[in-house]
Amino acid sequence: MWGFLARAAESKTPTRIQREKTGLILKAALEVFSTYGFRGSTIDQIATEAGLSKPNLLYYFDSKEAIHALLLEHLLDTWLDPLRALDPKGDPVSEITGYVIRKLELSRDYPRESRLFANEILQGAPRVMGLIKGPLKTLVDNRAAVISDWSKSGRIADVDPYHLIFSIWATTQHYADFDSQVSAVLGDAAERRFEAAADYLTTLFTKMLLPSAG
Amino acid sequence: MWGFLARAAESKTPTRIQREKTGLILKAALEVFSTYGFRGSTIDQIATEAGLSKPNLLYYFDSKEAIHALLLEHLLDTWLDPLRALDPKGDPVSEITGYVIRKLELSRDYPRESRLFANEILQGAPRVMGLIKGPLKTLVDNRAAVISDWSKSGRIADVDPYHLIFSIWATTQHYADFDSQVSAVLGDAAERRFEAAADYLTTLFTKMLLPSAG
Amino acid sequence: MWGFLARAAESKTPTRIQREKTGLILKAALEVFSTYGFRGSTIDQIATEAGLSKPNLLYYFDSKEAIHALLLEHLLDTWLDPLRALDPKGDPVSEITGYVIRKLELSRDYPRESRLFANEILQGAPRVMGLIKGPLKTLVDNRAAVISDWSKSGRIADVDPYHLIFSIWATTQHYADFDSQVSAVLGDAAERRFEAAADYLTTLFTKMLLPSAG
Amino acid sequence: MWGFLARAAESKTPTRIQREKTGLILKAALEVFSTYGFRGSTIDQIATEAGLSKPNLLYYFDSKEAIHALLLEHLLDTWLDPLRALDPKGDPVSEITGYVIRKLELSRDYPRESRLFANEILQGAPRVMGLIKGPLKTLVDNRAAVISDWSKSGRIADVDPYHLIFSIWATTQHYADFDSQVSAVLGDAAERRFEAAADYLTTLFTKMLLPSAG
DNA sequence: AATGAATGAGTTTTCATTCAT
DNA sequence: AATGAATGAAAACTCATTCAT
Repeated sequence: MWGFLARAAESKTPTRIQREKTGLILKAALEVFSTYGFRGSTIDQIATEAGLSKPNLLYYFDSKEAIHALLLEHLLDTWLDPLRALDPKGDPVSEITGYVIRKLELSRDYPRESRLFANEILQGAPRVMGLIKGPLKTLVDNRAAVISDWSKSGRIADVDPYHLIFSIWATTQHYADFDSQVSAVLGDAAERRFEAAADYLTTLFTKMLLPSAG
Repeated sequence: MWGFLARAAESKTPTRIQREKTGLILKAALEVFSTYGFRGSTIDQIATEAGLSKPNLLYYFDSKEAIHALLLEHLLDTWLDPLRALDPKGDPVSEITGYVIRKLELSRDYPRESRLFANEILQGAPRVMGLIKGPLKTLVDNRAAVISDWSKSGRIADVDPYHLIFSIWATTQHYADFDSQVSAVLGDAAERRFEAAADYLTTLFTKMLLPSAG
Repeated sequence: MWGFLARAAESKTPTRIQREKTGLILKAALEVFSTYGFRGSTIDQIATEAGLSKPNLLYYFDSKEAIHALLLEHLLDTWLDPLRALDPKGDPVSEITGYVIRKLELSRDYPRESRLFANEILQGAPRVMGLIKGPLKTLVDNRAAVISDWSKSGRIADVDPYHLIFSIWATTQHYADFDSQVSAVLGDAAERRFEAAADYLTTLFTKMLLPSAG
Repeated sequence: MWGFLARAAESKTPTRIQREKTGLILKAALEVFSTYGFRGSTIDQIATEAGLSKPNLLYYFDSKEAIHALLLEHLLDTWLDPLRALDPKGDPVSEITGYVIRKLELSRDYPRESRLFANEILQGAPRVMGLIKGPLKTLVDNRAAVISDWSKSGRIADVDPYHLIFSIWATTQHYADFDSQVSAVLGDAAERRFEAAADYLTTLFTKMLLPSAG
């Protein structure tokens, strides 16, 4: 678990200080990378944000790349958890709207993670294409099959499961990734943007999925 | 209109060669900036892409920043055109699904512009916040009012017009901004992603907007 | 011919300034590398020695490695010229003693080149092993065959041609590579070290090669 | 004798553990310094090679420089032993060819020591010039006088004793210092390089020294 | 209008050494 | 005696921008 540490490789168990400093650095790096992108961020910024000297930061991580890579790796897991939680045995519509709500909560609670990921994908995913074509695609394929079954059995409307998933990702992550625009456009109403989005998106996807009467 | 030119102060009207080179540079800069972000791009890359020498490029533009600023400025106009085209006198549902389709076409035909803009918003819109709080917000407020009227008159379902617009932006731009992910997940089906998205999104927003029977 | 230049790759003919500066840099680099070794030398030292700023030096060469590589490449040619000049049709003893003298002259006139090469070989030839196993070995094999023929025909004494060549290299290059020691040991006599060495080595190799009477 | 120890000032006699660790460090340092040169070697490399932590290594030695200095000091003694052993009362030719063989054995058995020394001399002997101008020169002067006497008495041919010594050093140390080149050129024959060199060099110096008949 | 040349201010590391325990 | 932690000083580049022609 600590194999990513420059120094920790040598010692089996990380010390308390290692855990603390590593955490500090990752927190600072997330802040900086998610705001300025990989190339736009400097180790100096991250070190300052973390309250460390530059060489001290590099004592814990081998390189700027290594910090970024670790962040992305951790991130993808968290990011996919809600989709994993989609229960094939649950009620289709509530499973999916529940998924929407959980993704929206991630956007509200972890906007920096969302932006870090968005930044990466935007640039063609040079550092995470492997994860996308591997674990991410596998999971999506699997859940798309579940949704497809629901469609075929008539429990939800006929829908392209992949594009359904894309639209859920797009609409929920929008509130994290494009928050500066959303908040600017909403003005005073920005305060309640997540509640309003929850209502709106629940309706949107419920209407989309309700099997047509008849 | 040529105020952005470094040398333009000296001559009222740009020569043909000025127009050509400026166009070349902007085209190259769009390519580069949209792929690597502002900080991740170098003037050298842009100059090479444009087939110019670095100093020659800087003969036409004062700075890297200036090229970027001009690109964004031009961009926003194009970006908002479809929304402007939303006709208060048209049929509400087809006006809105028409808007969706036009936005999706922009994502298909101008993905680099979309990514450039997304990059900027992601980073907190440091260079375009003025435009967002100004012209963009004004236009959105105006169209939201139109949609709101449609809702109140019962011609479309009751819907939060701002979040409706956000969801249209999010879902359509997703196919440009997150294309690397979309295409990787879809695999072979990626080829028809825009046609499939058009179908899916038309259904999605049509269902959302159809006034409930009764 | 100018392909090694960072900038020159773009232009067919090097300008006068390029030729001058490139020459200056190579001269300075030879001085510095031959004294401190590759790792012990800094670009700053070379730039200062050449009277340039560090970035200016890097305008002409892509990297420290590139300068070093070019020096070694040029060097090996010069270094092997005397061996190439060994004439199979000449008088065996005078051909070889002539070779000794020419090598000794190289040590006298180009001691820095000799030391640069020695430094490289000493560290296991990490950057020139290819040249050694290729062109250098080919040439040596070829001349060893010539010497071998001379031995077999009885025109010189029976001798292992490879070790003969090694001993010529060793004894002549010693006056360049180990000059600090040679001069320190000789004291006042150091002034005439090359003349004395020429006499001594001529005798040494003449005695070695004279076919035994019989 | 333990004055070089950082901590030795505190204790008169080194403990067993001090002796062991010091030995380990010197062994490791020889390996590393002889391969990469002084500036090209890092304390980390040496510490790793010695199986110690960096600060622990610096507990035993004050600095990188101190380790290097001690190595060179020890080295010179070993290096000059064979020359010291040259017996004025022995048979001149066998004394000298014996010296050649012993030096060649040192090259075979202690190539790293040879390269460490060569590295130092190549760079102008900045750290051992004192030793060279002192003990080394004294010894060489002394043995040169012996050889000179042998020449004058007609027991060996007339020869410049200094250049004779230089040529012995050069030819024998060549097999350690330039081994990468020697082995590459010899190819398969490299395996027997030391035996072949012993034969060749014995002949070379015997022919050189045999008093001319008459 | 164009370009070869030059540079100051970064930016990512590296490394000998010190500190605290 | 040993080591995890920390750092100042360097070192190899990079890059937007300027200068001279």
